[in-house]
Amino acid sequence: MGMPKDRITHFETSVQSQDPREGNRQQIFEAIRQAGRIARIDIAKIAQVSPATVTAVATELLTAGLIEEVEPDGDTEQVRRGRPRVSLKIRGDAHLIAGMKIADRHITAILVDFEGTTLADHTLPIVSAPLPAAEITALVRQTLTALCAKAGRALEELAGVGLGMAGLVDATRNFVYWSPSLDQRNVEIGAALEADMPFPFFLDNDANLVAKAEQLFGKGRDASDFIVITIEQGVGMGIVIDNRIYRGGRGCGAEFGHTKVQLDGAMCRCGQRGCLEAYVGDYALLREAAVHGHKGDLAALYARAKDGDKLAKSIFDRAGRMFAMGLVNVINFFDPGLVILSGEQMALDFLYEKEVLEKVQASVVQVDAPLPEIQVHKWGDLMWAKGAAAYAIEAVSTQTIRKMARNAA
Amino acid sequence: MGMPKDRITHFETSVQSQDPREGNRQQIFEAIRQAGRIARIDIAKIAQVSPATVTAVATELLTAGLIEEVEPDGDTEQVRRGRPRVSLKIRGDAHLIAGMKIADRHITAILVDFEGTTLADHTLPIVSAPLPAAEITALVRQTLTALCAKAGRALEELAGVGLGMAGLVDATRNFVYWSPSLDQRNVEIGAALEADMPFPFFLDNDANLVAKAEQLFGKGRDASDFIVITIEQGVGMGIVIDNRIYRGGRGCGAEFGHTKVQLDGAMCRCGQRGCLEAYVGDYALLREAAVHGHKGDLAALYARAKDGDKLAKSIFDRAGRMFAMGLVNVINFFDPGLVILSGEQMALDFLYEKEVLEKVQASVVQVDAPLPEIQVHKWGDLMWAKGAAAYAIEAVSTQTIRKMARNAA
DNA sequence: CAGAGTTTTTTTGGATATCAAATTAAATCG
DNA sequence: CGATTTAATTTGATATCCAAAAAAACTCTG
Repeated sequence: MGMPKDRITHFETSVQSQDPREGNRQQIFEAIRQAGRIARIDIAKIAQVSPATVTAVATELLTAGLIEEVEPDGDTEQVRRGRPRVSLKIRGDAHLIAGMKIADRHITAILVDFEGTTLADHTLPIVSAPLPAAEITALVRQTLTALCAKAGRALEELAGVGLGMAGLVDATRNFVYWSPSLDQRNVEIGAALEADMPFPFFLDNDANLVAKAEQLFGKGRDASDFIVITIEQGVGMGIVIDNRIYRGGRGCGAEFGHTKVQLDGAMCRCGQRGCLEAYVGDYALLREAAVHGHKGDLAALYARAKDGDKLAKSIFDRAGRMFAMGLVNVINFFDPGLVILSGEQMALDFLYEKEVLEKVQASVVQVDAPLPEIQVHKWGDLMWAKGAAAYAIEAVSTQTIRKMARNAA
Repeated sequence: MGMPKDRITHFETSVQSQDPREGNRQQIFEAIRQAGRIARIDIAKIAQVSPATVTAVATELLTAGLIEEVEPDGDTEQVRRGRPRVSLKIRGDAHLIAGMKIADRHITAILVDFEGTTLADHTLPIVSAPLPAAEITALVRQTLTALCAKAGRALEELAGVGLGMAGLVDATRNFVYWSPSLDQRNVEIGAALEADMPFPFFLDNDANLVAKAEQLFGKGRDASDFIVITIEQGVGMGIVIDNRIYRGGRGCGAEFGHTKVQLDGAMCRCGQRGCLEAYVGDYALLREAAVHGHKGDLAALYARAKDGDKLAKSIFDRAGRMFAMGLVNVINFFDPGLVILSGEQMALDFLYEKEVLEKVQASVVQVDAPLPEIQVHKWGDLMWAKGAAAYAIEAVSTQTIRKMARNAA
């Protein structure tokens, strides 16, 4: 019953290109995006192609309006003599992009230009979740309309929208196996959205989008392989291998929260036992505290622990140790050079405590090679949406350049 | 202290090619190897290139002596009319290859031609392990000499040798961080071997070589992504993603045996607690049995369990459940389409029991997509060496074709 | 300030790769 | 034996890519 052998695993490689120059176009465009501003001659060095080819491709990209020429960046070491360099950069006006995340209680959206510069943001509260797909579609449209209005742009101007959701999302098919936001399983949500609005949607699991944001703007900028762990309601993970997001065989990537950390362990929301989430998720912590009569939310519980309450402390303590164990397994499996712990909930920073991370480093398989770096990156609500926007920018770039090739022919 | 950004991760992509045709050469050669015998026109279809290009490349490969023309395979659906197809196949005589595995008590080696046909095999007992690198080198030479003698070939005829070892091996650098066969850590064993013998060595972790064997000859032939779990003294794992062996950031791949399955759990040989190996390794099982006065080896203990001895049974039972838990984590992390449980020790087949595997399937994150297939593949001693040979064939092919390109220019 | 020097970018010319179409080759069928 | 069919090769055209040359656009120096 296996899937077809040549099945498509990554969006990036989803179409067998006919144009022999497309690879160079993508590579040169990507070099410009990554550098911000860069002269042709430096592109030639980075992309390992001749200056002549860079000139040719750059001319195409300029004609297509995807990039523009600018004065070289002031702070780059300008050569004193000779013909001055002319820098290239992505043309912000080329496309209008939105990124959004559907969370439990609200939808956050951000409007960016093609360079990634923020033009507006908007948040729409959700009164009740989960919802049917049709209502999600309506809410998305509503959010995007308001978002565009804020920046004085029309909805129709959008060239693409990145959309992050919690749950099991197959990004290659814009398909949702399951999400806490949806009241049914196995939804062709991408098709529903694209039927309603005249631009492409790029769906992904929210943790993958954080990984994408870290890769483009954050701590993963200089790494080709890293892992992002996100902590929110649940625990999520995004894996970047060889500069690409790893999605596994079924397209929905790894589920860190449902890693097993205890044989026949605590009951998890997913119906199985011993999942990490059943030890570190907020509901899991409160469940334990409730046994001893604690009422109130996680913040209150955490405050009690900080005040020295032994019971509260032991709850967080165990969660921290379980988290460390899960993290050790991730590292042992993937052996990444870098692990980024990324979250917005300050309430859960007990998981990031120094001793937890030291425990992790000590428990990884030891060799005489540098241990994986573990970095903690806290950020705000909008970063999720920003990751979605980044994903959409990448997807639209790829598609545009691909189309460009076809039009040229 | 990170490694350089553009560091080489995979042998296959280790050199930035200058020759624009090299990609086609490799692809067409690989298509021939995979098919066994195949006509040019079918290569064109598979490799997505025009028949003209296939003709050109095939002529090159024929001239270089890497392939040869043969009558089409009888059992392939021969077209009745028209010009008959001429099949191409790898020329077995092109190169002489050896594969070998260094185990605890013996070295197994196999001599194959370039097609993978076995020409001879040889086993050399090791009197004591671990050994210094110099002695290992001497034993390898001794084994290879005897092996070649058996087939009436000279040692110097060898074009490459694949070598599998247990432990932490960096295949990209032919470097051993640690191995039970070596009496010291961090050994440049590849350099030592190549200084002693006039052909290249291709080192790898033994589990990766089993994965390679499964990919080329075994149950992984039709899968682009799968995982192999090997059970011998320890527990090993080989991961194939996108047709390539995944080795992680430090080049030595994942260590399934040291996955943590229990917080603050049983003491492992590696000095840490809660490793899977500390629950399913033979020494772990015997350790438990010893508490109750069991003397004798694992086979005896297993026999007792089969006879209904409750104590013995409970030992294997727990080991099976721990193994299942580790396997669930592997699957949750990598989401492979196929998992191959591969081993030679019948004594450990309790791990493969139906109920263990059913437990695994039930504990994986559930989506409405086919569950990963789990296959059990038992094989003999020589398969390890065969995997090593397969790895060497691949490496020598790549290198030869690359050299061909340079000579042409 | 003119020309020499330097560096970047573009243009030019040539070598190749690849493909579509045409041709040749080698068989079967009637 | 000619017609048909299919495979493989050759031919001719196109396009990529690069090295080298040329042009462009500066600075420096006497």
